Amino acid sequence: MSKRYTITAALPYTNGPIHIGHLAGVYVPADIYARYLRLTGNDVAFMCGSDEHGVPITIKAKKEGVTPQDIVDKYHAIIKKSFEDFGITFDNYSRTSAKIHHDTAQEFFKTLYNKGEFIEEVTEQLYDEEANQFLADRFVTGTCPKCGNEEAYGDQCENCGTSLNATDLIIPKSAITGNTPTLKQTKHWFLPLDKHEDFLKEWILKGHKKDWKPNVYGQVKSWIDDGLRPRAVTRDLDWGIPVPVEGADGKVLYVWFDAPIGYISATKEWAEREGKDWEPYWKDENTKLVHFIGKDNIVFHCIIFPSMLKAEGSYILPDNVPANEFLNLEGNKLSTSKNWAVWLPDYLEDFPGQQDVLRYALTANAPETKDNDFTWKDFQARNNNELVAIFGNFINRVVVLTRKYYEGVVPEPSKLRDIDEKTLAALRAYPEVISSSIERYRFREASQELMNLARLGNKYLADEEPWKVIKEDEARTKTIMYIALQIAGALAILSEPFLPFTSKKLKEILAMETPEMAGGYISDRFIKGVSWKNLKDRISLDNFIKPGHCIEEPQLLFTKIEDKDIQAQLDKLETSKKANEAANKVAEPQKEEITFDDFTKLDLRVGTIIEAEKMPKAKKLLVLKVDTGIDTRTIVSGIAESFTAEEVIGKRVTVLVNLAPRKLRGVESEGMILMTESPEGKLVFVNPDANQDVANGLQIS
RNA sequence: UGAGAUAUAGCUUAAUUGGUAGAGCAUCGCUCUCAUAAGGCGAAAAGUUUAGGUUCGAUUCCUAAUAUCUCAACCA
Repeated sequence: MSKRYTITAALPYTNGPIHIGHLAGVYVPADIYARYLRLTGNDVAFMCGSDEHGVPITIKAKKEGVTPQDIVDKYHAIIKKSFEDFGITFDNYSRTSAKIHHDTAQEFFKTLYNKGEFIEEVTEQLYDEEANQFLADRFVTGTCPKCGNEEAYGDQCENCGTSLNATDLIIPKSAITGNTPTLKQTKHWFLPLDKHEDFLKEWILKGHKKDWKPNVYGQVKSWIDDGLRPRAVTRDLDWGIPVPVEGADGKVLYVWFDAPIGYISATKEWAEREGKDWEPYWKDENTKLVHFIGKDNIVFHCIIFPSMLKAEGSYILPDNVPANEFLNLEGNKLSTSKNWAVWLPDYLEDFPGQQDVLRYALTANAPETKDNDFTWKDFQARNNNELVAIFGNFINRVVVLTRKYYEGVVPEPSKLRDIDEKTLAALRAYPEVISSSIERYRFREASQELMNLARLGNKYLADEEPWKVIKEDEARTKTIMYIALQIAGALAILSEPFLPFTSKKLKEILAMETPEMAGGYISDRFIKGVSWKNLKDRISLDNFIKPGHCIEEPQLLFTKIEDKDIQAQLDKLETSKKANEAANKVAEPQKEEITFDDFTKLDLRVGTIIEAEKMPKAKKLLVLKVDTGIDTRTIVSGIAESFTAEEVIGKRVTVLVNLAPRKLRGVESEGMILMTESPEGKLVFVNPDANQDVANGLQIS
């Protein structure tokens, strides 16, 4: 039965290109889903676009000395091209700087405003006079009122872990100019999420207990149980969508408010272009709305955006939000700043025409229920052992034999044996099996079922041995080859959502029509009108790869990836990471001049760590006992992310001994150990030259 | 710090409402020769992170602990 679907994929933020993590977590699964639904005859609107507002873009622009518009233009183009290159079939890829989006978002805001869905509040915020702007919490540092740490951020003190407001900080400083900010009144609008709490409980906690993924459901439940509070929907900023009401000069919509509305504006833009009506895709109860996102976006898509849609009143709500977890790369988190990533444009340069290999490797190893690791070795294995050896090889065997025995003409089968019936029965079940996995958002399982179909083909050939039978029973050989060809044909159809480029190639080999031919004149030599839905019946009726149909020359669908290609990728990761670190390493300017007297105030001693243990429930802290020569004292040090307690024992260190004692997590720390940092961000002890015999307690001057 | 998710063969993972833990890769045998030195068959390999509890019976439910990740805190 045909149904209307609106599918959205998280809007990529335009402050960089996209990498395999984005692809694996969001865009490939979303594309598989969208393609599958189209193939099964549904009405699909698959929407995405660039998310181009928000503070980080203005920061990046400032850093590079260009305008925010320059930044978003650059990355919008790169990202859009990557999606096209990888066969992500958005019906529209828009951008939030588009006029239609500004209009849509403003209109949305105004509707809520007029309905009285917002709360207005005037608060005092820190303001940087020189930069002429209000400061986001992140851009204020100062002294923590709890523990006295002088480097606390406006949102949290990294030292004691307390959550803060920027205005709580003692001696606040602007991270932009270094000036002391002033307090200034500002008015903002808030969406009272608490007002929608009952509805959210009913809709999600009761209504979607069974069909939403546990991580999504759990996250939402925890938020709701915690009690929802009003969220600001506007900001003081000059980059974004102006707040469309009186007295809101210099204010824009908060980026998370405008971004999800981007799905709606993208749909409008598309509908206009295609001459359709956009409204059914967002307002008809029979439309199924599905958001594909990463796990970091759960709250916005499950609580905030639905609350907005509900408050507006005329919109439908998502049927499911199948958020994925994250993908790691070779054991480490993907990181743009450390350049620890596989960027899509780079991949295509090194593996031209091999989009499907990456799509497949990412699907087969997708982080559906937990974070997963992408390794090049696994990538190679997926290609060589599965795509080449099982899928590609099966197709090649069938096509080569058909050309060899019958000059490419599909032979006429005779009476079927038991094994033929069984094989055909198994074959006919596959569309259903794969559908079931896809509809439950289990894409890695679905991709493995596809591979199992190719295995079925290989086994059938191995069992029936047409290359032997041809010597004694030509009729039987024809039957065998006919059945093998049905399997090859089914692979061409069923692989399309996962391996669209391969599917097209395979259809060309088998002389089947491809989606690209749609609309034009199609010669009778092509097989036509096969769909995911009618495949089963056409096989049953001998109306699929029919006897007498002529197939093309064989060509290889996949090629082996050699060890050296994989090594090259590993080396590349390592070098680009290093290069990036070097480039990012900017020496801090020299601090204010001090007198010799200032220096002599510091009492630095050589010491040895004699005991160490991990501070319970703290990520960074080790509790150390240090022999300073004058005494043995306890020092709490934030080095646990770089060292284990064991490896630190016996280390020679430099200790600042006359630092005023301070309690960290209830343990009195009497002094400080001098550290510096390696390029990888790992801490390094500043200690006496290991070759010299230096006694503990010696002063350093 | 508070909350959520995850933990199953060497690796990646599956297991309807509790009922003999099922695959793939890698490994090791056997085997075919149409095919990209590919295919097929078979074997070995886990008793489910740890400690308790409920139950006739627990991977599954409960409690606690540990580890990893995420959110709260503008990177899929």
